[in-house]
Amino acid sequence: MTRRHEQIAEALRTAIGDGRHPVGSALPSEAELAAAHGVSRGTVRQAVSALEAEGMVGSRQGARRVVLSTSPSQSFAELRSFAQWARGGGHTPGGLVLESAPGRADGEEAALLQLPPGGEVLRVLRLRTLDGEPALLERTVYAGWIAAAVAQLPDDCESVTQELYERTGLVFAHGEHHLDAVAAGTEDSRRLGVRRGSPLLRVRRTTTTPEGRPVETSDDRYRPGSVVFTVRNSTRTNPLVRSALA
Amino acid sequence: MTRRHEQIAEALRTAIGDGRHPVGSALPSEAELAAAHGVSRGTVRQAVSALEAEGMVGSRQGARRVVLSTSPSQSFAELRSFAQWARGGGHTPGGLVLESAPGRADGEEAALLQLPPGGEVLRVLRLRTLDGEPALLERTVYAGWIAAAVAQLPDDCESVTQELYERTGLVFAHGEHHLDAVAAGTEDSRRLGVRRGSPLLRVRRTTTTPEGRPVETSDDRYRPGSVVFTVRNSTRTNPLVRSALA
DNA sequence: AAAGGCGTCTTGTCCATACAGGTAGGGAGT
DNA sequence: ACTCCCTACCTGTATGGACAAGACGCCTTT
Repeated sequence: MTRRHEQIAEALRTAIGDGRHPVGSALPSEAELAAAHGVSRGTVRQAVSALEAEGMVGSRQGARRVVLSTSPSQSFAELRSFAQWARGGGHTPGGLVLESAPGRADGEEAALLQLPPGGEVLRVLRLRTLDGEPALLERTVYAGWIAAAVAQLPDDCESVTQELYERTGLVFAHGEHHLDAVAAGTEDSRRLGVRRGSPLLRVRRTTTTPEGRPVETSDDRYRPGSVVFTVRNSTRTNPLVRSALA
Repeated sequence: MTRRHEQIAEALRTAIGDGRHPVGSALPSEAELAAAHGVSRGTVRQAVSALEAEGMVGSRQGARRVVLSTSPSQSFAELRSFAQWARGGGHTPGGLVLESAPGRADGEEAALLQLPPGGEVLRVLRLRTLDGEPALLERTVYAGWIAAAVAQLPDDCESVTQELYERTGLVFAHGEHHLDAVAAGTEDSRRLGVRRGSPLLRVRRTTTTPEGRPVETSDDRYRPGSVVFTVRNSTRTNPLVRSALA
């Protein structure tokens, strides 16, 4: 973290976090911050725009920036990796591969993974636990070009993300997540230890490399009461999209 | 939209949308775009950073930017307003106030709305329909200072957001959304026309003014199969947060 | 043919400056 | 006491320049 604008952003985050800038109060002006940190106004703007994207501060032209929230957003790394996220929150993650089988992509999978129809894929069913309790069931489809590396992972691998990075240098950089609710099916109920028909939060996601190449697509089903997803947005940054179905 | 950087961003969005820059292809370099539009590189960077925040392009230092998706993110306005969103997607929105009653904030509500404990609030139960079908049930709590304006709205008001803006100049600028799944309760099932225990997508949200003053907090329950929420993220912008419950 | 090194291109970071547009508070006038 | 206006301040937009860091293709070497 040698970049000045990140240092300043971090300084502001902690200042907000420990109450020096309470929720609802105004932040120092850009000119003051620039003078205080000995940088130009442009660098300060980079820093505060990061906080704005995280939903911690709001801004209006002409008025000073306002503190909206004391808690920073999660890092992307924590969202990508179940294990990293769990440990960050003081929980103990666990993982177990229940099934793993190569196959051929159907139309939808081929489109999501940008593969030719019938291209090779690896299907994995994985149960994730949180502090020993089943928390979610992952049905992941990996693109053929990464399948070999995934297949070599141990069955009880805690962090797939971490292992793949260490073994192949693969980095997950972008993701698209679709959230809705479904009733637990037979397999869901057995694996997660809930009654059939229980509401589950379903997250269908596709992850790509920094170059935009799709790596995996997954159907994750969360046990109710175990996890909540949060999105912050504002007029400037709006990542949350609501879509109607046919 | 007189700002140059927005014009350039819009030009790029349409260029990507109509296939001039297919998914996976590289965008012109900043220098080329700057020359083509007759602006400085800083202005081009503002434009592409908007697309990056929307998840349409990815970028890596040293390499040209890559097109990730052809569809732009929804505007914040569309997310705030059910009616605006529905019409944008070619659907017909409807709304009906089922109950409306003043009351006093309990502890949680007071905290969310930044009101003193026991402060005045207005509770509204509203059913929203999409093309005539019940789509979601909204249980909204408005802060006392805006309650009078809300109470005057007609029961079948289509767009609360729109009406409040026209009558009082109130603008919603920030929001925090928590998503999880719950089983339909007795009232939910009756109002939405689903069986008791059906899975519903629950979105608990709090909206604030540009100054960060909370306006309303709401518990919205979506009928399964009617709506999907989507979040795009990347290493740089990560609005989606996953939280474990106690 | 495969491996490594080098140079060029592109994005990331940072600076200094200028002006436009909006906010908010204080003072003058009613 | 109240309203209106005006001014100082702050953020948004845009320019232009400079250097650092990473990626990629080409060319040489092995």
